[in-house]
Amino acid sequence: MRLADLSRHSGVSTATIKYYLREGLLPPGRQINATTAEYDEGHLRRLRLVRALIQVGKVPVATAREVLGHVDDESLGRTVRLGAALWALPQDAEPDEADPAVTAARVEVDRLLELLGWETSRELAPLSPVHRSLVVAVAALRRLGYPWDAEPMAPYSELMREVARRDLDFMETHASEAEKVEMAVAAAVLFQPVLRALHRLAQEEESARRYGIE
Amino acid sequence: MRLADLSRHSGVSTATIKYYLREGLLPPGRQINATTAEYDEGHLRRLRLVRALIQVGKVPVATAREVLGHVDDESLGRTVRLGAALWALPQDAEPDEADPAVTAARVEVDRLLELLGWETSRELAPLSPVHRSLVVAVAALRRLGYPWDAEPMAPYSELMREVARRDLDFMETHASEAEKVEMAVAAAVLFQPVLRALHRLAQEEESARRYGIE
DNA sequence: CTTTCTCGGATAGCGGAACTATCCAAGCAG
DNA sequence: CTGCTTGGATAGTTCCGCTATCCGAGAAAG
Repeated sequence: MRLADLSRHSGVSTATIKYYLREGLLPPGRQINATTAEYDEGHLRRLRLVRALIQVGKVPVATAREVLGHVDDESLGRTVRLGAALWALPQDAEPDEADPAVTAARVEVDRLLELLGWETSRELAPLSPVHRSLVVAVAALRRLGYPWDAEPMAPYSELMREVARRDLDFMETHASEAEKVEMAVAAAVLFQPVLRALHRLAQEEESARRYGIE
Repeated sequence: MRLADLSRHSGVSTATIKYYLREGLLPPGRQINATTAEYDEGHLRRLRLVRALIQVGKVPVATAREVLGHVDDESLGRTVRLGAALWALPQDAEPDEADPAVTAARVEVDRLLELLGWETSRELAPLSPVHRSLVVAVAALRRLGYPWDAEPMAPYSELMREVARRDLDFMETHASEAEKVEMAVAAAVLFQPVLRALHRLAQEEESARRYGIE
């Protein structure tokens, strides 16, 4: 499969594929001679993942490179590899520690984790990018004057935990060992829009039931 | 309160505030004379909402303008206004109808809605931007080779419905009538990162429990 | 009253991100 | 041999969210 074929099968322009090659999102093809390189199914699959990350997941190219680097790092065990890949994902705004809303938010988030008994998250809390994202979001809500206390959030968290259990069950039953890390990344990134859409649809549905369509 | 004061209270530079005024995200202040304009608490509140939408919610400026336009449209009743505002939010990629994965995804999504008995969503389905986002996301997953059938998604959807119920309960108990529309927008946009972060934290927690930290 | 400072509006420019268009020399196909 | 295609390099384009600069009108200080 040559570059043009890769382009035809994926629907991505050759110029863009070249860009991804340059950026290291796609491993180079097997060089046959000075003007021809051979690509395989693996390249096609990776290309589709890249597109999904960037277009559906809105992941910046630099972040995608980092994530894929972890996915490919065969020197690591599965759990660590998965953790590293997910760890690299978020890339949200950094919390401004000088802002009192941020400090307050951090306290409240920690209280929530204690309430839930999520020991792992509490231990890793200060380091985890996900934890930081949560703090930033909570701080934004509070700055806007919306209350956000640990107690009312506990049931939300339990619901998301239920969702996470299903994610992992799904992963275990469907993915081959080799694909699990890739699948986890796809789940984290591509399931997000699905969940968000379901959430909004549920809001519309529930709102229509309660108040009518008018 | 003059522009400089608005800047000081919000932490947003005067240049950026001017930009928002130009873009119609912020209503102009009351003009005192040719060189001075007076702003009030409402402006400060709106400015914080704008910042939250753009920085935390990553909403494009043009979309934010549209959403806020609906929020401010006093000619509409609350339900309609809320619907219009939320309707304007997403702005995801358009589905490519020529793609067979998109067609298949649409069928599967409709089947899910039927399974759940979400009649409202089914009726509005072809029009709703949220529905389209869901189709796009599902199509991306399937193109990557991940199975996505209506049946296993039903429990996820029920969970999100439970989340939506809590959203609306929360909105009813906490917000004054005037703030409800604004709060709904904030909830849709700012709760998203919170939910996402909780989801990821739950994944980390659950994964650590099942497989250990290694 | 004059001088200096500050205000707000207009305009042009900047920097990053994701592509995209052009050029080029090497090869392969007829 | 000739003309078309290939993959790599490089520079350019577009969009977006600001940001820096200029300007004339007024407020503030002496």
